[in-house]
Amino acid sequence: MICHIDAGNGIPIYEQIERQVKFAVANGWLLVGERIPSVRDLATQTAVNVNTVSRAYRDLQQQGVLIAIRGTGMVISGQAPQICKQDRLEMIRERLRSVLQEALQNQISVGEIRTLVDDEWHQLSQDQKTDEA
Amino acid sequence: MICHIDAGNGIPIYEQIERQVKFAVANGWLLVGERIPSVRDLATQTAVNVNTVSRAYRDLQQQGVLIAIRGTGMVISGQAPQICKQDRLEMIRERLRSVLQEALQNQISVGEIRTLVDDEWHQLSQDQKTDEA
Amino acid sequence: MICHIDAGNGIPIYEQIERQVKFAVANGWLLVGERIPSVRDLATQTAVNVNTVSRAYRDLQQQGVLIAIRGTGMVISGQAPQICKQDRLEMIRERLRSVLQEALQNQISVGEIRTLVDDEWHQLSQDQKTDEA
Amino acid sequence: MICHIDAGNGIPIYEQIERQVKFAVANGWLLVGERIPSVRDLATQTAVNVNTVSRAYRDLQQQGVLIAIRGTGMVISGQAPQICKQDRLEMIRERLRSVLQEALQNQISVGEIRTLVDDEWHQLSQDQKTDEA
DNA sequence: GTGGTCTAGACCACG
DNA sequence: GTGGTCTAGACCACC
Repeated sequence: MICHIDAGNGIPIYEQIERQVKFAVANGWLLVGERIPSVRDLATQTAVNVNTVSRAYRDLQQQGVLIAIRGTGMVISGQAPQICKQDRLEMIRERLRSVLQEALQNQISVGEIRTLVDDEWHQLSQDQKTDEA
Repeated sequence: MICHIDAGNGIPIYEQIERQVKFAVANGWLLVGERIPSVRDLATQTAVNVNTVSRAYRDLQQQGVLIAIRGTGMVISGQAPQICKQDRLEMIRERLRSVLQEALQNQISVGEIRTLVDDEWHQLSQDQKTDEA
Repeated sequence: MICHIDAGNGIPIYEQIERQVKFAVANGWLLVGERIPSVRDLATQTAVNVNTVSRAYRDLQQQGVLIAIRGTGMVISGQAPQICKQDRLEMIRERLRSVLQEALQNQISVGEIRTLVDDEWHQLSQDQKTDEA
Repeated sequence: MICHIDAGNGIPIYEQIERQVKFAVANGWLLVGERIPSVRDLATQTAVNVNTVSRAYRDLQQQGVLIAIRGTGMVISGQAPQICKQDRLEMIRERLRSVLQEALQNQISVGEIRTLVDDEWHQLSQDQKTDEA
């Protein structure tokens, strides 16, 4: 599993990890019963502290997405896909709503928003392709 | 000036205040030379701590949007409209980009995003009308 | 609020704190809306690390027992008494069941258990009085 | 010998095994000189890792309960009955005391405890009969 | 002052 | 090797 951490986007690191694991499950990149990287591995890979990864995993465990097996590691739970698929758009929707709310309250038009979305989407798509190349 | 505070959307309260003042200037709701509410009044009105409002005003002063006039309070500076109009879409754009980036990385399609935007925009518009009524 | 930590009884420190807060609420020692000690104060008082107390408080917040007020502290939630009273005997019952199960499986008689309970209860009561004196 | 493992009751698995061997000796279910199941057999039967069983046996050997005989396996030592009978009630007593201590500190009455004990004992007895049937 | 996040590093229990 | 707990100490945002 690949995990991108963006320090300074306002979202705590542990929450970024939680969201990305959930997206990965929702998109079928992580399957039921599959092991996820050990806390130490993911910490190394993302250059984040072990405890931070550990907290993310613990939260996911409480949410029923992960199951810890003593001395073995953590695996995706059976109910994880259901939970994560439900959350897939919701996670984005909530953040989006907050932005749109501010826009609407401050006299930005829906047309301006649509333009911003398409512009930014286009540019981010380009960036992504550049990164991959 | 009406100020909406949304605790728990991740943006610090003082920054929410700053943004709303800027939007108000950009939209012509606050004019050059006009007094803005006193720290104490805005704090009462928004149920926010005085220090928090104070910090927002201080930041705006540093950015050149507000000017303190002894014995009068703080007024909108002459350069404020220019600054704020430049920032009007940029403030939204930055937040939007962060959300879209997460969406793109996690296999959300542009179609899903457009649907979310239109759905949420529609619903927020309804809510706003309800609030006004 | 007084909090006794017993390192080495098998229960993690953060969980001991959570349980004692819940008991305190259930017994009416902590009232709805009342502030609980700050993480730093309780940490000092119990000679436990700040982060450990912090984790306990965070867990209690997730369970709906505590509410954090930014920059002010944490208070007992309105639903806390209900939650905690439900848990009051359950917390003891679960631990007790585990012990009794072992006893039953290993041919300890209910009479022996009753004797043990009364003996130990008597002795602990004495100890407690001695502590208070 | 039948061995019940309850993961998640807080007691390490290796210790649960040790305790059950001791109880079995104290109750005369295992006699002096009798072979106990091989590490591999017990591990299979209880669905526990071989190393975990191995550690339990090693501990029991250090305590003088088991003796390794080359080419034969491990057998109950001559002093085992004495050791284990001494410990029979003590092992339960210690766990019980910890629970009662928490109860007493938190204003649970001895009456509530007695009721809990009788309730749980009754229910566990029923469960045990059901299991046997 | 408050809680929240993060890092670094230690020890333990389990496999 | 795995996850879990705990400590110590730092910085931040908010009141």
